[in-house]
Parts: sequence; C-alpha cells; structure tokens
Amino acid sequence: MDKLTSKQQNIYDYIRECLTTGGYTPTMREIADYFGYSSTNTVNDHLQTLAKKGYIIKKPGTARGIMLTEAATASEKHNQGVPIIGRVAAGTPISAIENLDGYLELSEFYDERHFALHVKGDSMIDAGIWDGDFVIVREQHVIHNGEIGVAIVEGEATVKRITITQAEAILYPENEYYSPIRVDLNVTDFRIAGKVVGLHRVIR
Amino acid sequence: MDKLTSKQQNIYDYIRECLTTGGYTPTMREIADYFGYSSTNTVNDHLQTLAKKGYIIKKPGTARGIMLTEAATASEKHNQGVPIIGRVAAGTPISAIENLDGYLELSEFYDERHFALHVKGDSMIDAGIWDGDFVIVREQHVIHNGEIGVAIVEGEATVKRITITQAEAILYPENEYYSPIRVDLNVTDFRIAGKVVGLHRVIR
DNA sequence: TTGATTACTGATATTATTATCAGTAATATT
DNA sequence: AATATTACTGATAATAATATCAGTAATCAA
Repeated sequence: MDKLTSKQQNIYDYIRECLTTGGYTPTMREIADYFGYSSTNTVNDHLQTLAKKGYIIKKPGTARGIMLTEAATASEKHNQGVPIIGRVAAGTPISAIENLDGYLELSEFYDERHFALHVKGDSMIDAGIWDGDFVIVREQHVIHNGEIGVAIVEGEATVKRITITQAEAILYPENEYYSPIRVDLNVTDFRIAGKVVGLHRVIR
Repeated sequence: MDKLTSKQQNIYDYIRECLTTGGYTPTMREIADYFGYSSTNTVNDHLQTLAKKGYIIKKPGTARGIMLTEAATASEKHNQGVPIIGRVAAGTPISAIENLDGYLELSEFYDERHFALHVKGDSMIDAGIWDGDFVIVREQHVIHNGEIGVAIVEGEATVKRITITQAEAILYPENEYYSPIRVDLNVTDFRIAGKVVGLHRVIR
C-alpha cells in the first residue's frame, strides 16, 4: 500500500475521526474549513490521491460519499486490539513499534457459542486458573475425558478437569488440597456446559 | 428508551447497516428507495420520530446528517463482548442467559498506552504467569517497587517483579528455581517499559 | 533545468439533498 | 365515535455539496 504524505495522512485521519466521533464522513467543504483551505478543490485533489492510493473509495455525485477501504481500516483496526510486541530494540520507544508479532483480540471468541465465567475459589490453581480469573468457555455438551470444562451440577457451574464414565462423572480439581468429586449420573442433575478455551485475568 | 415500531426499527437497522457496510449513512431518498416509498417525506417523518425517541440525532441542513446516539449504539455493542454468566439454573440452556454479570471485553485496554507481550519461559510461574501467556502491559516508565512490570535490559524485554534502588534494579522471578537478577544501572542499558495489568491465555 | 508531483486559489455549473407544504388513509387509543 | 398517531403520496423551493475548469507556486527527482 502506497504511503501517504503527512498532509494526506492528516486528511485521512480527520475523515476517520469524523466517522468515529460524529458518525458520518465530512464534506469537502468541511475538510477545507477544518484545515483552512479556501477552495474545496484542494480537498478534491487530496481525496483523489487518497482514492488512487487505495485508502478510500469515493462515490461520485454523492454527498459525503467517502468510504474507508477494507485494507485501510483493517490496518487501523488493530488500534482496537492490543499490539503484541516481540523484541524491543534498545532506545526504541514502545510507541514506535517495529517488530510486531500481531494483535491480541478477543474477537476470536466473539461468536455466540462463547461465554465467560468468573472463577471463584482456588480449586484449579495448579492448572493456572486463579480465584477471580475469567475463563472463556466454548459452549458444547460433550467433552473429551481429561479436558478442562465447565460442568453444571445441580444447577451450580464449576470449572474442573472432567472425566465421564458410563455411570458417573469425575471432576478433578487441580489443587493438591482438594479431592476429586464423583457425581452419580443416575442420581444427580449433571451436564456439560462447555470447554474452557481461554483465560483472562485483570492484574492490579 | 421508547420502543420503536417495526417499521421504525427496520429503518433504524438499515441506517446501521449502511454505516457498517458502506461507511456512511443513507440519504432520505436512498432510504425511501430501499423501502419502496415514493416520497422522501415518509422517511423524513420516520427520522423525526427516531430522533424524538432518542435513537438518532439529525443535523438539520446536512446531507446524510444522521448520527446514531450513544445510548442506542451502546446497547448494540454488547454483542461484541463475551457475556459473563454467574450462576446457571438447572435445565436452562446457556444461550438463554438470564443472570448476566456483564460483558468481558478487551476494550478497557484499547487505548494506545497498552501492548501485549508473549511470555516465554516459566520464570513467573508462581505469579500465575505461564509460558505462552500474553501479558497486557500499560506503558509507563516508572514503577512502584514490588510491582510486576516489563523491564528492558540491553534491549531484551522481560517480565519480572521489579524493585529499583539508587544504583541498581533487581528483577525478581516468581519461581523458586530462579534467582533474582541484579542490574547495575550505571553499566547496563535499562528501562521500564510498563506495568503488567492483565493476562490472556489461550487454552487448547 | 526540466518535468512530474504535490499543494493550493477562485469561480461556477450541475446535481444531490434537505425541508416543507398540502394532502390522504390506515391503525391505535381514549 | 372521535381523536391522535403512524404511515404514506406528490410537489417544490432552498440549499448543500460535488465536479470541473483555469490557473499559480513549491517541492522533489531525473
């Protein structure tokens, strides 16, 4: 993607800003006024360049007919994720990110099959799941033996390593001070709510 | 917030759709055409109602001057987070979420002062930070003694519990098999990159 | 130093868009 | 049954906004 000059970048940024703060893109007159240009043609020139370089699509004859392109928004969108930084060169400010490993987003969990559970207690501490953590759970009603999942026993949700045999389910805590819980499937209301696929912790 | 009639809802949805897929809001003529109204005044009436009910703000004399209100977009936005479920009643499918504790979003970290670091090694395992985890770091260049942060020593980023005295920094691992690292500030290139404020783990 | 690109001014025709008036008809609400 | 609200048609004036022409000037690379 062709790089923008600083003036082009400023105009592009302003369009984005209008869109996020005001909800609609600016007219050429508005852009001109904002930057102090007396002629809308100045803006027209710039917009044509932005379009030529692939940052926007202009719909001819359309008021405020500026669309930010997928490509441009995709690279901007990372502003909404957390950049993952690999190595950091000496003296380089973090903000001048060069060797980016990607972006961390929860979007991978965004579909409706996922939910989060606020973990209470330390029964899974040896599995790295702490009191107060949020586990991210994919809803599913079967689970492979030995996987960590969310079981609902008598209406109460619990995170454990789960094994199911014909007649009973065994919920293994990951904490040496706790004992496995055996659930008789013929007697007790039991079901699998989902599998633990992620963890999120807020550290103070 | 006043409820919308189905026609009003349809128009509101169409405006949202235009905004997300096309990048700009529709004109009254476009809305009329989409729904098969021959007069733009039909749309004008509807928009006035939407504005009166607080779903949009209309800027008079402005082409495509429709803004979706905060309130309306906020309630939509929850679709993009992961629902946090507290207790789960027996027999209730997860999808029929009733007792919702809120939504888990990374948005709290979205400002540009944050970045993520992919943790390598198990030197912080006793602090619940595992090999392969992502720590979320708020960029700051000072840190209180004893806090977990990211230090950059000779260009290499490392997550440790940090204490700084006049002449040296001490980086404490949280693993009984590792020893603290002492850094002579007069000799070694050292700086604080930020403070660890969150953790994200992908579990397979 | 020549030419291409970038960055503007100023003016104007043309079209896109809003705003508003004067109605009609169907659907709720009291 | 009367009244308000919702949901439209159709027309038109006023204005917002784009598009385009004809230029000037500065910057940058060949």
